[in-house]
Amino acid sequence: MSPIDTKPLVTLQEQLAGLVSLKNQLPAWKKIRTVAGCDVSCRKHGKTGYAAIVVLSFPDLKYLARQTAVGPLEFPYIPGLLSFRELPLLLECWQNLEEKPDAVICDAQGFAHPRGMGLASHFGVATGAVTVGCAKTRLTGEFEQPDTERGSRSDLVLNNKKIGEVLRTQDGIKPLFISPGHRIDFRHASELILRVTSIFRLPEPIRAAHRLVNQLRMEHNDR
DNA sequence: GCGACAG
DNA sequence: ATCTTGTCGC
Repeated sequence: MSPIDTKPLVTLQEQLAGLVSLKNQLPAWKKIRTVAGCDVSCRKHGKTGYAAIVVLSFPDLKYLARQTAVGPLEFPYIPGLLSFRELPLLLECWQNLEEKPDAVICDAQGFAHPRGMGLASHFGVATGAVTVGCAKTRLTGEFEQPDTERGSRSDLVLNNKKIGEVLRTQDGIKPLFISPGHRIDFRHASELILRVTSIFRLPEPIRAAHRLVNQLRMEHNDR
């Protein structure tokens, strides 16, 4: 087992972080037509990854298009280096999408990362898309529990700097960790998540992508 | 050295 | 993330 030299990857992340834009470039709400969700799944000890990007209409959230990719996950899961594991398959999905969505929501952190380079940000810089990081649990940063009502939020802070928001998407349920991926600001990132979340904890685009990758994995026959 | 640690 | 059974609460 040759251990992985993470040093150059960390350096690369630090350089890529300089390319991230936190200025909002999301179209006006009335002009947004599509929002996509992406996800990757794999078997417990398998190297095969199943990725998908699902595009939904906005604001009605109806299925419009999808693209999938299946292939080996060459890189292991290392906290802080998730994009090196999942990005390749997601980029394959992205390039095969005929019509690029107005925004992409990733099932991971964006700016809320030790070096401001979570998967959502890396995906954004690599594609030029407007992206948002939407994680179910915290990677880094400190926060106070937001109020119990849907829409309540609190700041996620790292080294006295805001890196994201802890957002309650339904009354009384565990909040999500939202952060800009690329070309969007904190306020619009959380607002977009709320607008594409119906009656469940997770945004519909993420749910759609999650269902698809799991279906893909179950239909696949190897391990 | 110890604890934390997206998916 | 995945695996995995029952179980607690509304």
